[in-house]
Amino acid sequence: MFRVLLRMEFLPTTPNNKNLEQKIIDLLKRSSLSVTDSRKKILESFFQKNSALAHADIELQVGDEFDRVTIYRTLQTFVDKGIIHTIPTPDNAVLYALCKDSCSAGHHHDNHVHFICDNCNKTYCLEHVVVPTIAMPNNFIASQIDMVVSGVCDFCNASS
Amino acid sequence: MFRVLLRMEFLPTTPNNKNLEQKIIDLLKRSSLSVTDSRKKILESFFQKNSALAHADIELQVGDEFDRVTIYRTLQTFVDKGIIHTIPTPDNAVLYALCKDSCSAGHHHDNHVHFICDNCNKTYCLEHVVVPTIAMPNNFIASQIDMVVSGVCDFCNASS
DNA sequence: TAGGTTTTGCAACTATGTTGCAATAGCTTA
DNA sequence: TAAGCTATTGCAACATAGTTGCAAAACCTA
Ligand SMILES: [Zn+2]
Ligand SMILES: [Zn+2]
Ligand SMILES: [Zn+2]
Ligand SMILES: [Zn+2]
Repeated sequence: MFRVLLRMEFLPTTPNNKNLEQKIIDLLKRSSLSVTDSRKKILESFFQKNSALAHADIELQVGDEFDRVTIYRTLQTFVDKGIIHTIPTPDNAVLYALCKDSCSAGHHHDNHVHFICDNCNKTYCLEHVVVPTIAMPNNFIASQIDMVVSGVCDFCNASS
Repeated sequence: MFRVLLRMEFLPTTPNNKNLEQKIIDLLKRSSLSVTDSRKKILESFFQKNSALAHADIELQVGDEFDRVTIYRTLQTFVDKGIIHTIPTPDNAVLYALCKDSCSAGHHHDNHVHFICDNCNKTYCLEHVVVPTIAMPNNFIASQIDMVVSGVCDFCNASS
């Protein structure tokens, strides 16, 4: 029992972390950013959590190690470089999530729907659900559409 | 010249204001709210501007007369009573706009698309553009959908 | 108009986000 | 690999947004 637990928690994470760190370093270099501890740690949070994060979430995770201001600036830098995108939410908290490869500095293409679970409060990028185009009234010209869906996510539905 | 200006600004607004004030009083009573100066003035702003307002906009208009806190509480009360609804925006400012008659205390039905003009920065309720339903991934259940479109509004398009 | 009830203003507080600047860390090249 | 340049970070101070408790004032009912 104890060995099983060890195997599940430790053995796989050691090589994964190596891979992940290299992946993160590559991503930073590809984005012409210098590789610093705070950037690595913050990116690591995104890759590990695999859901959208608020500034406050990140501060909880790495706030002892890095200053609030550094986190703000790092997130802004990542947005500028096309590494993460922002998600507007109905209750007006800014969330951030990793972009797919198609985004680059100054040019985001995150035209997917976002989903917020009312139960577990996690926010997901529904990468495969594209925001539909809609007919605008006369002389209104749409350049960007944000669609945020709230409800109950698959995990919460399964466990109830 | 001077008389024309007077006619345009004063004559029509006097009867309109009377009508408007009565309309506002009726709305407050219908919502089981006592009729106070701040509530009247704040509602008046919404009816006159005819576009979404932020707390800051309202504070600019009536901030000399009423306290910041009163404005916050009044807006919250109006939302609770189904008089105004909130609009989530990509840049994370809370906006408020008048509801149609179908909303009531605790039950909003504002399933229309919102439009934010990048040029004049006004936000509109596109009452006639209903938010489309979309197919959710397996086991995700949608209960609410927010759709916010940015671009250039009809007025800004006409004047360029 | 008097009474109880609701609303308001004030003060203090928390949370969130920004800016300037000096110290530090990262990168480049010799 | 070490020096020097540049980019990043931490700190302090500030700015804005929003919340809470409580006493005073306004509102509604009878
Ligand atoms: Zn992106
Ligand atoms: Zn996303
Ligand atoms: Zn409503
Ligand atoms: Zn609306």
